[in-house]
Amino acid sequence: MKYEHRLIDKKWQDKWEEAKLFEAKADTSKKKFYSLVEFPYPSGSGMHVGHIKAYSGLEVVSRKRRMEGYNVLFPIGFDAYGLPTENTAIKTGVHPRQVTDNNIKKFTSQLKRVGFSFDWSRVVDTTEEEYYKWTQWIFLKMYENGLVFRDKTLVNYCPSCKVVLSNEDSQGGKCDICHSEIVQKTKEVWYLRITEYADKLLQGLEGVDYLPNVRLQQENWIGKSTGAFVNFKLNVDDSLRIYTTRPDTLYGVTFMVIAPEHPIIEKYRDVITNTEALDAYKAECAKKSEFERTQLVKEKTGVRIEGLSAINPITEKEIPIYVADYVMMGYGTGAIMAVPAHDSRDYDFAKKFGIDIIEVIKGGDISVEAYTGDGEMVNSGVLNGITNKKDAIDKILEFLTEKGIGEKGVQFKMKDWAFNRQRYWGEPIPIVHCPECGIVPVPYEELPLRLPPVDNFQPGSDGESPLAKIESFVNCKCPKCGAAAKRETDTMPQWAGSSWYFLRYTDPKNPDCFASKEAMNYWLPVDWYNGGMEHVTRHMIYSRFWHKFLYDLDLVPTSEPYAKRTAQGLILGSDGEKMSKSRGNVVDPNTVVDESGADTLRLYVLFMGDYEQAAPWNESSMKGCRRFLDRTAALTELVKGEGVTPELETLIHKTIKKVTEDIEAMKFNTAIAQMMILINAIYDHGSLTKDELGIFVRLLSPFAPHICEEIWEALGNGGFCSVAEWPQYDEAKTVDSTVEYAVQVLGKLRGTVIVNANDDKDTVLSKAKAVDKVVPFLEGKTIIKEIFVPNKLVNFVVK
RNA sequence: GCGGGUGUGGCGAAAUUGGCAUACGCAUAAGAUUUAGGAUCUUACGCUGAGAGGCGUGCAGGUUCGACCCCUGUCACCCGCACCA
Repeated sequence: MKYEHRLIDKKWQDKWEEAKLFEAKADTSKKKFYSLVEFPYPSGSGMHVGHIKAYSGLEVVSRKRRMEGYNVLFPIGFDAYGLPTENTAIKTGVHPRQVTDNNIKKFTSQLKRVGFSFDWSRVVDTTEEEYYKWTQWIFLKMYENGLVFRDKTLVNYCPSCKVVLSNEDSQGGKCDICHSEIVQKTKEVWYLRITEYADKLLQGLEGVDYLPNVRLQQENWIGKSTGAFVNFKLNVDDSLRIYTTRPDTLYGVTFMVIAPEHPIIEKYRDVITNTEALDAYKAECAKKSEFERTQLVKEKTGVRIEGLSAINPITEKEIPIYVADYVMMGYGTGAIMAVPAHDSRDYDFAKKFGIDIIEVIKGGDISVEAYTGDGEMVNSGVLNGITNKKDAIDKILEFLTEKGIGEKGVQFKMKDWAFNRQRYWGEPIPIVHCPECGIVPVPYEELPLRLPPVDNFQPGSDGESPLAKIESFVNCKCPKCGAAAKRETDTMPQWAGSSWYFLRYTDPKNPDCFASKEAMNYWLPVDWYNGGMEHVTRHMIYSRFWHKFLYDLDLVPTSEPYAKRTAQGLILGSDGEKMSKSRGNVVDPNTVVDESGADTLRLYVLFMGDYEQAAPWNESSMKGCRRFLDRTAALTELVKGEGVTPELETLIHKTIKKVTEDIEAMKFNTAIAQMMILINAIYDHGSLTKDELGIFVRLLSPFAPHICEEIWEALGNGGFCSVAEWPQYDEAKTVDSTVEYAVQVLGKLRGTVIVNANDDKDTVLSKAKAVDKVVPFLEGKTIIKEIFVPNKLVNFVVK
């Protein structure tokens, strides 16, 4: 047989679809397996081969699971709300709905041409009314439970996209979408109180099987720290509250620092004598971008507050208060106690401003730099003599609590989720602003709150959503009192719809709830979730948060959505750079499918290297995969009555074992290599039986299903190879009857010897000693030690 | 600065976790076949050496009968986070 991909790709894709072969049916008599890949954002440029790699991993696992008899749910959908589509609409004048529909059509056809075994009957599209109705519903539930609030604070703002962004969307001080520099702006926005779940999100990581660096990144992002809150009395009748992780250094506090935006400056304007200088400094800081504020400025800046001072609660000494931008309003209380002797930032600041530096921990040289290590406590009253940091902290906490000065506290780096976007293409936030009643949620029965059609998607110049211009949408009656009221015109961020899509897959058409209890009880949790590392501190955190919220309401059956999480590495362009339209190094899967076939593409993206590692695309390297499939097709001509040799039979069992195990470990490259070894050996031998070829194609079928179906059919087997039984291996038959030992003298390889597998140690040793190439190295020497590693090697230590 | 990772032929990469380094694939070379190109098949393919052998997993040491793997130091690159108190 010849591998004619143009004929067989289409042929089998049609047959699978006709037979509804990959449609999942809840069948409680069977063991379920829910494998999930991150649904794509349907962008205008279509998919590139990176998407194919991202889906191919669990595609292979899912196909293997079906063959192992599992009831598999392997769904796909589209995360279609978001800025790029809206920007395309602005540029081209085509409505986002139209843009989205076109893109989804394009993505669907690309995915189908690769032959993925998705359940196409369960496709979800986050922009469909029947879907976003439930996104809004969950939002209202959160509102009802106090997890939604409005606040006017400093927010991340992208001047180019004209939107407020969450912390997660502005990592590295850059806009996640356009990579522009983020600025800080004071604005009133909607927040989701994700910090309420910070501890649960952290603890939940204990019980799931995430890739170690996925877990670590989430832990770092949540950023839990334990320390203490301490109140410092002021020279007015008030106190300044700080957070510290080092309450043990309290005796070394010689000044305090507050963030430029700290409210205490406004509060005591009449007491402070240098308000002009402070205002000027604050204005200067506000001008600095995040980048300048955090990366460039090594030199500490600040201004002393005149007229306002604090008392160190434990030494009772009066200490000055400074304003400096190395303290952030967004973390802790926006104020710190400064211990220059034992904190390098405070040290730099104290040096520059000529403030006292008092050593309270021995071990360093504070005339040179801050000492941050451990040591004996000195100059520290009740703490003197303690040599252990933990003991010192325990003791001082006890002391602070007793005196009512402070108490133990916990802080997180994670911030609440800024949730509204001043844009059109997103879920409308179901909230009404009533002049009488204030903020009123839209009643559940009025959902979905539909996104109205508009002609102009350009955001307003003052950062208003395009929806603000649609009077028929804005003007409404208050659901509570009936008075004339106005709707919220901002929309939800891109991450809203993807925060619960895996739930909808279990019951995608349900009109009465986001998914039925029965469906979720059967399918959840997601057994295996694969996606990109870039989503670990965004989508993954957000969706775990939503899921845990729903769990607390007893609306979902599991506390964690995903039992296992892995991540694939990028496919780089052939130039070794990240694939991007602007670089022109993008590879379109359709081109590859046209020229070389879907199976070749599938095989190559998994063969090119470690699945978790980035690897550059290499056109000619792919030829090896094509050649392998050509040879696979041609195996049909070697089918003869007689079976293979015992050696080859052992190799078949070894191959079944290795492919079976390697797929589970996502070591697809070595699984494929093993099948190549087997096919090479079969060609050397010159023939095989029908049954043996049947084993081979079943092993290969998760990777290259089209050609395997074709061969399966040609062999006269009934049914589909895609759901045929996964081959079993016999452990006993994976062992060769003879073993080759390496023979070393003094650790150096001198020869090899083939012995019977059941030869005992002494037999092997004496055979090894007789090896021609070994004899000269043993002659005239005394063997003082014989090392014997079963099935591997022998080593003679001689003198 | 903190955290994580990587470093192996001309290239993509393997190595059962301390046991024959370079499996598998690409590229290259020679040969066979072919009118020719292509495709296919065979053989070779770490460096060095005529050979026996010697040397080889970023670099320098160490432990061990034996190290890509463990330890100490060091260099380079990649990815996160970043004045987090």
